[in-house]
Amino acid sequence: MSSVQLGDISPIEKSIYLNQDILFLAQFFLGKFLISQVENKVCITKIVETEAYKAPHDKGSHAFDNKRTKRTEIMFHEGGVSYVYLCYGIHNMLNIVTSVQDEAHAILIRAVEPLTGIDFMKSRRKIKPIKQLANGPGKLCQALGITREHNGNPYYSAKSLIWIGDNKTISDTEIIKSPRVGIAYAEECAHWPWRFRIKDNPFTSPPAQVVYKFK
DNA sequence: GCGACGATTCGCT
DNA sequence: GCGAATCGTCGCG
Repeated sequence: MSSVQLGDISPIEKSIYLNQDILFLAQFFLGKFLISQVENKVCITKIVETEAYKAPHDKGSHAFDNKRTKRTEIMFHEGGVSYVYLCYGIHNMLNIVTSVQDEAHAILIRAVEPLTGIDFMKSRRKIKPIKQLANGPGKLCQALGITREHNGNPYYSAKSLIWIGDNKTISDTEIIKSPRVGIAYAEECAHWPWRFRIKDNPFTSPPAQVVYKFK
């Protein structure tokens, strides 16, 4: 059985989230624990894939050009809270807001590896194969019961419904860097290698490669 | 008020 | 590989 236990995990402290280097943080969070306690169902997972979204200059970011709207407002919050939004009217997407107040940096969690609470995740997803439970941004939210109601959730407290626990850092040589997924509209920004995956981890999301045509 | 669209997923051809 | 699902958000006026 799984050797991971909730009592052995400590939250990553708030100060880490204030780091203004989002490319560092997006890689730092690889391998860390993402814990959901939604509906009193404890699920422990490991983050295996992330993407960085860095306003104001990133055309792929919802907060491009520091656009402040009701939806993006949480991205301007001080780092350490969640940004959850609905995509295509169906799927919730989970982000980690980072950096200092008024600097809208967000890290999209694209895939996690299920460790405990797997039966809860199977039940929410209505599928059996463990590899497909959370290998995509919409899938992991469904598996962990995460919705827009959890927007603004603090990650640095073990009392939160969703929080992030410390674990050993993945070395640079074990990280695959490639262009981000689903943002062809972002023009030159679409090519930036801001998608990060743990090498050889079977729980990362498709597509294996993203190819954007030049305009 | 209205229309267009999306940081995706799934099922079917 | 392709298209539908499905609805909150945003820009326009």
